[in-house]
Amino acid sequence: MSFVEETVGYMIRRVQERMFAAFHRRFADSGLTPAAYATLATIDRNPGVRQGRIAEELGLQNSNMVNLIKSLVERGFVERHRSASDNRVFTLTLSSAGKLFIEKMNERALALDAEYTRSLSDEERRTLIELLGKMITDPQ
Amino acid sequence: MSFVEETVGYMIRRVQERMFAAFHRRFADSGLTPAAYATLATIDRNPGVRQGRIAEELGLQNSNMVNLIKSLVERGFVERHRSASDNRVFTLTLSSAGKLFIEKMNERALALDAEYTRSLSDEERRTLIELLGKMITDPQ
DNA sequence: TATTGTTATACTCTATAACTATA
DNA sequence: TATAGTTATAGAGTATAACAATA
Repeated sequence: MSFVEETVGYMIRRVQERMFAAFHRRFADSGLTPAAYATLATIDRNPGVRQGRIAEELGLQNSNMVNLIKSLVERGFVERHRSASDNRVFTLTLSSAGKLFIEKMNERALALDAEYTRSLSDEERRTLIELLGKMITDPQ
Repeated sequence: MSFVEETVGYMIRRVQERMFAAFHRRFADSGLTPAAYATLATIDRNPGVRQGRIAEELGLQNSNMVNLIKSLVERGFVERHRSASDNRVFTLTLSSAGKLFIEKMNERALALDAEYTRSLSDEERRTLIELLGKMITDPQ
C-alpha cells in the first residue's frame, strides 16, 4: 500500500509495536516494563554492576534509572550497597527473591519471544538476531 | 552482558531506538514525524484513500490521525474532500506541492535506510525485510 | 445499529538541564 | 575538573472513551 513497506525503518517500527503490546499482555501481572525486565536480567548476569553502567548498556537514560531501580528495591528484588572503593557508586545485586523472580521472568520472556517469532524457523530467528546485532554494533 | 541480547524483542527495541533518532536527525527540517511521512507516502500511492484506512494500514490510532492530517492540509500537501458516495468520509489526495514534497522525502527515507543498514549487504538487507514481513503478516 | 471522524484527555517512555556528593 | 547519581520537568507517541454526523 505504500513504499515505506520496503524500508527497514518502517518494518522495524511495526514489529516493535506488536512486540511491545505482546510484552505488556504477557508481563501485565509482573509489574515489569521492558526496561525493568532488561535491568533485572542485566544485574542477574553482572552482580555488583552500577546503575549508570546498566543505563549505558541498555540505551536508557541515567535519570530514568532512578525510579526504576527504586521500585525494584522496594519490591525486594534488588539490593543497593555503596561501593567500598568509590563512595559515589551504588553496586546492585539481586536478592534471593530477585533471583527466583528473574528466573521465572526469563522463562516468560523466552516464551514470548518464541510466540511472536513463531512464523520464523529456528534458523530464520537466529539470522534475524544476527542481522539486528550487526546494525546495533555498527559504530554509526 | 545480559541474555536479553539473545531475544528478538530486545534487539528490535535497540535497533528501533537508533533508527528513530536517525530519522529525527535527517527529517528535522522537514517537520515530519515518522507517522506523518508514512501517511504522506500512503496517500501518494493510494489517491482518494480515507484517513481511517491509513490508520488501520499503518497501525496508528484514528484519533491521532486528526491533527496529523490537519497539519498536512495546512502545509498545503494534502487535500481533503467529502466522498461523493459516503458523506461521512473524507478522501485524501496529494496537492502538486505535496507530490513534489513526497518525492524528496522518499529519496531522503531511502538514503536514511541505506545509512542505518550500511553494516548489511544488499542481500542481508532484503533478508531482514523479508523476515520482518513474515512477523508482521502473521495473524498472531 | 454500525461506521467515520472528532474532541479531550491520560498515560508511558524518553530527553534535558540543573543540582549534590564524591573523585 | 570530571563522574555517579538525583530531581524536576517537558515532550513525543500512543491509547481510551464519549460524542456528532451519517450510513
